[in-house]
Amino acid sequence: MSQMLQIHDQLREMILSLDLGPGERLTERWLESRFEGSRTPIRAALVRLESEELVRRDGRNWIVAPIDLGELEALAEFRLPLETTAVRLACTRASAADIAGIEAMLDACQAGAPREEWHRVGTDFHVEIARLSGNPFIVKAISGAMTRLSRARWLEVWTEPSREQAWAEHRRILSFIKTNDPEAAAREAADHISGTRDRLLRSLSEDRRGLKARGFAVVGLR
Amino acid sequence: MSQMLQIHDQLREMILSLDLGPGERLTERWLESRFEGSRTPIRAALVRLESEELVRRDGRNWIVAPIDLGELEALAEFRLPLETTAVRLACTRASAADIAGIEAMLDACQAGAPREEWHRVGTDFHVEIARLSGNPFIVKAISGAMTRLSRARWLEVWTEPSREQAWAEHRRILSFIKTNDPEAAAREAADHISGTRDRLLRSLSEDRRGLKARGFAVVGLR
DNA sequence: TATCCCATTTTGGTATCCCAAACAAGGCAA
DNA sequence: TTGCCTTGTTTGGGATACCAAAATGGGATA
Repeated sequence: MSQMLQIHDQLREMILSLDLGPGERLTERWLESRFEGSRTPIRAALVRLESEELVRRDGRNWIVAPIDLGELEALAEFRLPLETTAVRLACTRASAADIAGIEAMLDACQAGAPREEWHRVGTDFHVEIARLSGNPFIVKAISGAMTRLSRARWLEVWTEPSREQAWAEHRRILSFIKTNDPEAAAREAADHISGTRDRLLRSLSEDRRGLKARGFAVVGLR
Repeated sequence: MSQMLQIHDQLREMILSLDLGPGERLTERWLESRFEGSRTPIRAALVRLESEELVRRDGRNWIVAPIDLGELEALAEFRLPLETTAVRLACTRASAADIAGIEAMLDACQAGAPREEWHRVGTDFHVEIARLSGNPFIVKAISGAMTRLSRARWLEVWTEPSREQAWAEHRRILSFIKTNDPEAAAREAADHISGTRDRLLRSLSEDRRGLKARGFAVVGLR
């Protein structure tokens, strides 16, 4: 694999894991020493990450994309029609094996699992559901949206009951697809998206002071 | 403006105008002489275009993305929920001035206008409608989808009545937004997307032989 | 004539070099 | 002390140099 792709993946992971703080400045020279490669592959990786909007330009400089709480609502508004469409399509197109695969994914995430695992599965669930639609554009759009949500979701203060609720909703969506009830699945998906949006917004706006204290650039949400 | 952006825009235009044929190989050295720049900005532009999927890798090489007739249906399936959502939102969010702007755009495209103009406005209309939704994610998704459709739409054999019909539909969508009738606007938008999809598929699959004769890589649509 | 093999060329990937613009620090004058 | 200008440093943008892998082509051989 080319160095550019390696650097891209590592940098991406560092950003999503908040190892690099939102808003933090990235200089090509620092990355050069950090990854022990020359600027050429580093710059290519940055250009790539820029198109994923994980990295952004601030004047002439590179910065890690800040977390924009203001876009959380727009993101939910965007996901809603797409995911309801996805689950409807999934009802007609998903095979039993496909569904079983996602069930297994949810099952694998038990109470004792580390937080990273819960976070990852909670994101992947939506992408995998989108995949059941068989429409690559829907998959890509949802995948991008979940990536954009990823860091905010990680910062959310999870309570046990809210986590339980989200999981129950995931299971219900899947079971409606399994029993081939597109409208119920769509309704459930819509409720889930609205519900998680509300929980996320509440949690983050309450904790906003704490986020700033940790040095994260968090913008939006007047 | 940086050389990289200039090259990106020019190359983008050459691809979308079919000046560079779908499937055509691009070597960095050829681009180097074509744009009289070094490989550094050229590679950056290529990486950027790759993320827009206008350019793609074929093994180690760069090629202009082929036109995939098979994705036209998926694209319509993707646009449908997004654009119906967009027009519904537009009803509550668009100002009279916004709507007048789009009307002016349609008016500017009279019978004598060159084909490029019709093509451009026919694409931009959908993006501008999306913009009325006020949701940047919807705008970006629609914009990307229309870009992906652009070359296929250019190759479509337009008949006078089909063009007229498309224009009438655009006007109807807009007027329903203007009179604040979200459901009618959504229905109209859905019909429009399905209708143009059908026309496009019919036209291109009939003319497929002709496309290949022109040396374009056209894949999909079994 | 068809096929295989090796020399040559071409290609993309990477490292390095140079430059102009942006930035920061320090000193000078009011 | 404050504001401004100078100057040295750092940065990203671009050009060039080098390399290994892949492609190409031509000639020897069967």
